[in-house]
Amino acid sequence: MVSKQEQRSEETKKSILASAGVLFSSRGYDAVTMRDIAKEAGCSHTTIYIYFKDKEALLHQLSMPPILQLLEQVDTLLSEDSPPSDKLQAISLRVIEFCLVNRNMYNLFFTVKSVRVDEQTPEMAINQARNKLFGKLTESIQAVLGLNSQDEQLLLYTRIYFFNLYGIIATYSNSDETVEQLMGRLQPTFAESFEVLLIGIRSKVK
Amino acid sequence: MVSKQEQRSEETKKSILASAGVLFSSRGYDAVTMRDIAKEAGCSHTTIYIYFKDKEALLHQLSMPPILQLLEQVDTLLSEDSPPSDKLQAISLRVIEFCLVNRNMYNLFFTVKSVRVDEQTPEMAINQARNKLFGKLTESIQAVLGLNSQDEQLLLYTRIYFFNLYGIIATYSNSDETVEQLMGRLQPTFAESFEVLLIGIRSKVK
Amino acid sequence: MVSKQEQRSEETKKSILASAGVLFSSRGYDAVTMRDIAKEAGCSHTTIYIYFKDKEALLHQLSMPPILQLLEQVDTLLSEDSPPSDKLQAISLRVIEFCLVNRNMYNLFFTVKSVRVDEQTPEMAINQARNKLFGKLTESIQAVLGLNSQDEQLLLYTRIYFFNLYGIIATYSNSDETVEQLMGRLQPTFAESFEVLLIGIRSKVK
Amino acid sequence: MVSKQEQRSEETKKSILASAGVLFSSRGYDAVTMRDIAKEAGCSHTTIYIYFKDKEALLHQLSMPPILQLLEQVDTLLSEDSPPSDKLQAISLRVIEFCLVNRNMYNLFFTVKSVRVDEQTPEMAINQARNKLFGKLTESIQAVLGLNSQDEQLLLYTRIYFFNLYGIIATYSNSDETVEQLMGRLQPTFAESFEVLLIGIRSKVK
DNA sequence: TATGAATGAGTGTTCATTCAT
DNA sequence: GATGAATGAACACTCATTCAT
Repeated sequence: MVSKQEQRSEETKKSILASAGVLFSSRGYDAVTMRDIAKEAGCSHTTIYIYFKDKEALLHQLSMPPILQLLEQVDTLLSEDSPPSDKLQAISLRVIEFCLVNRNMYNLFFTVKSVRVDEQTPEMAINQARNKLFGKLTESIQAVLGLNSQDEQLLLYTRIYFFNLYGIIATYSNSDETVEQLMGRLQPTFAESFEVLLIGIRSKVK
Repeated sequence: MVSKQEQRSEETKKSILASAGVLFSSRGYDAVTMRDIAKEAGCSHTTIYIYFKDKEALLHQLSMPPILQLLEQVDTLLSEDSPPSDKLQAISLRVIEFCLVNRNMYNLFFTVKSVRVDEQTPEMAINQARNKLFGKLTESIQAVLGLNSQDEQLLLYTRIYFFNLYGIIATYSNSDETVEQLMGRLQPTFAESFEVLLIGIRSKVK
Repeated sequence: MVSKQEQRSEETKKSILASAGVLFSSRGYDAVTMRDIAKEAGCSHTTIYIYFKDKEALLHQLSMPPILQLLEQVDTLLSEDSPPSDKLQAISLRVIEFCLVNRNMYNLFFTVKSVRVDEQTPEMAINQARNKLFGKLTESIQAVLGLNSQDEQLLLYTRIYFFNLYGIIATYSNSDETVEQLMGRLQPTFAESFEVLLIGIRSKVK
Repeated sequence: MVSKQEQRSEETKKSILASAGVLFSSRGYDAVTMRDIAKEAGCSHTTIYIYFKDKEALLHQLSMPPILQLLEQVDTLLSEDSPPSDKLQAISLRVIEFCLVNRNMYNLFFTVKSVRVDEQTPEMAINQARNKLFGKLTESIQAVLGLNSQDEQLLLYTRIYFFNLYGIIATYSNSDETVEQLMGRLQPTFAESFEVLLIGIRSKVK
């Protein structure tokens, strides 16, 4: 059983994390101050330092859990018993949804940025997760195209596939609509984009 | 006739603008200080305020000329006597190059960002320019696909075309390579991406 | 009879005091935080406030026991049946050792520092102890020189003797060596300094 | 001719330096804040950063000029045509006066403290100056005692001489009296301390 | 008795901006 | 027109201390 204190503490921490998430997403990491986060979370800015080492720690704690969850979901989708192209489609949509839910935070995942050599642990973790995600997507594309993993064409068309994916995310990451609205309205568009792209690619691969 | 003073004055202003452009592009808007710009421009940081209301004004004045130049170049390309698909390809590559040259400044073009109600003029101007650019690209795509401008399919595939375009830009806008290096290395990749995409789209449009 | 609770309580207090002593001595008063002390003492930092009004109170409580112990030892040395000059030598070396063991804490003994008018008790106590120590040393010097306690020369040469003593302490109070190392290495030097000084003084006194 | 602006600027800088000097001396470097200095100097705390890189720079600018001046004066005294013992006496008194004028700042000269390896320039400069001073004093003592520079006795008695010197400085560096008052009142005492010490030492050296 | 939670005051430092010249 | 001087607001972060439990 958890005491009332522990409960309150947990609430405060969650509130800080949630506030930081909202603010980082809407205004960007640099533009958000610790006091902004505190005000949003309804506590003193010093309280944040009780739960998080510094501003950067906040950012990382904020980004690891969702990305790990995403990886798990991708794994689940990959292990399903369905045509490779269906899997790729599902994974792609899932990645899009994930990035839109985490809005501008996705920059954290997809840009290398500030990888300090001396204290590598947190960035390394994200780097690893990101590389894993890329690997899984590549794997899925490979299965769809029926290419050998050494084939130069695989790299080329994976890149191009990523352009489409990243373009979708970048286009709508600044939207004011909710993710539900966006996905509801545009999922067919996204699906179509992958479909036509794969048609084009297949015409080249063979 | 312009006096010598006016001439010197104009030179200073241009120097400030040029310096700000270089610095904003290479280090990002936030990371550049007014003193940095002044040092680069060879004047005092207070001098900047004679010509520009504040730092943001600098950014806006800075973004109009290149975007206008881009529009002009796109117009030139459009008016050339060559196959529509060649034109679209050329325009697309030109837009990519433009966005990479202006790096993180391109956010200014493609995101709405901080539209203050009281003094809308500069944002409006950029909005107009951007809309024009989108219009021209759409027009070019329309010509390639041979679609009616009212056709729902036009909107759909233009959107998808933009995904690819925007994805390329977003992918490489944080790169440390020079634009020359990037374009030299990846232009074939970019071209291939547009080609396969159009193949796929055409197979649907008929 | 003391209850178990009282016993535990006393232990905690002693632990805090001991930890603070170690830390103040090794890192200096200002550089040590209440949390540092608490961690070292194995309790919460708030617990410290149960036993001590504030950080400064800790410092004062910390300085009394050793200085009282020193006074006692000096008394023992004084009461021994040996030549006065041997006694003075022994006392001097003991004082040096004491000051080096308590390192930068010795400032507390030898400087007046922040005597608040409202709550004078702790400073008063230290003042008294210090004055007693000075008195005993003067007494010992007097015995060595065979001077009358009213003699002006006594004050003069006592002062000079203190210069030497204080100079030794000040010189080595910032050293990184342990007290054992320092005393082992330099005790002959210290002894020689007192010896030549007394030779010089005696040549003047008669 | 200097403009009014330059004059004001110079005044501000001097005022900051003077205020920092007073405060560092009376309360110690760490206990003084940039805002304290600014208030004392009658300017904003940010103004300090116009003239000095950071707090440490202030400290070093504050300490170099006087120590260089001291070195010069010691050189002058050394080059005079008078008995070695008179020179040593004069130099010793000069060093005492210097340290009392610069009160607790002398800690900066005489303690090694915080010599960072990476950015050595400022500390190095002070280190050099201090070593020069020590060298000159040793040289002077050597001349008085007529010892060979390799003689072990020279090191021993130089050390002891320094104890006396440093003891005097440490004793009066916290005094509230002005330097004039102190020197006027105690110069005979200081002179006597050196005299008896040298008598004692000479009796050993030969 | 003891503690985790929380905070206000304060640290050095930076920066866009204003003002007097 | 141009600039050096100056500043207030803000930044991330720390710490001694208080409060509710």
